[in-house]
Amino acid sequence: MKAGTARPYIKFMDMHTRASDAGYDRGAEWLKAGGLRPTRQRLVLAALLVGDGENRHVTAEGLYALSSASGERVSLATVYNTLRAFCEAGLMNEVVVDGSRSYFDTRVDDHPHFYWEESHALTDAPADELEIAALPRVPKGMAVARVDVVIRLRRA
Amino acid sequence: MKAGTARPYIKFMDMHTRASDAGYDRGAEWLKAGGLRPTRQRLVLAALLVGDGENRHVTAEGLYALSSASGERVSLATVYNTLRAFCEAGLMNEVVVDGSRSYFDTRVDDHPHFYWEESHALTDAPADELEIAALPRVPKGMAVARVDVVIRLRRA
DNA sequence: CTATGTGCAAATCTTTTGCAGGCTA
DNA sequence: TAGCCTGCAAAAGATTTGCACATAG
Repeated sequence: MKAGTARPYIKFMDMHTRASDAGYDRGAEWLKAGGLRPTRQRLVLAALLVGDGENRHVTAEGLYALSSASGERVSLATVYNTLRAFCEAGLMNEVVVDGSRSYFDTRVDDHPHFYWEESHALTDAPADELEIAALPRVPKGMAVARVDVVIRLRRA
Repeated sequence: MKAGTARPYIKFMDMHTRASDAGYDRGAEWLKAGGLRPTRQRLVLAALLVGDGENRHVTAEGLYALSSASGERVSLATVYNTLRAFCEAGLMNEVVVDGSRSYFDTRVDDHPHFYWEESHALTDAPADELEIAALPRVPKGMAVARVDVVIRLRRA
């Protein structure tokens, strides 16, 4: 690969090519879509999050571990700040399923989740298989911002 | 009122009658149902939680504030430990809606909640008005422990 | 060049825990 | 009396923040 006019800010890629070009390109586009500056740290995290086109559910610690394992240095504080920035830019959503940790989801539409109580993992549940026939009448003057559905799983 | 054989451990009530007798009696029964010893602190918190027969949603800090306002001294650590004990005894349920705080609900069956994003308040949503026609197929070897439905509200 | 973003350490906030003393059964 | 509870302070985690330096536009 080569650096070029197409990805002017991905300088560090010239030195450490350890993830796919496509992954970084996807991350770069994703950042652009959110109106965020493509800094080295953000590109690293973005590539880890959306580089393969799959939806991902991470905790700050988890993403920090991933980035460290990839050989790129990103401080834990920056991981926190960056995840927060991604959420504010509408690129991710915070999902609350466990009081002790925050989970961040790269899929931003309203959809149900499976929470694996044993492993503390969070995964998407097929949205088309959930049918809510009736929702409680919303209190006067209020609107529904979002409906969170978390299906908690335990070993059968 | 008078202390008697019916409520042998509610000694402190003879000195500070500030909540209704019925409230304390309900609290005492509630504790007994959970197999928990009726200590002064637990009776105070129980009366605040179920004394009027209504369901209640509290945070540890919130309940601590309530108990302090009622004139009874209960340490914050004890409020935390006690709420935890109530949950383990099956008297309450922890509801996760806000990553920064834990909410505890005196209603223990599986039912939907309204979360008022602006005020950070949690209330019950009428369970009979929610109809889930289809739930995503559960992964092999897993069982549904619980389905949490949180309807997040914002001002219309 | 200027506004943003980053790193580090310290600060915050919520919740838990260790231990000595108190109280229920 | 024996074991469960409580209070306090300290510990433990998770997340945020202040500030000096680095970097994108």
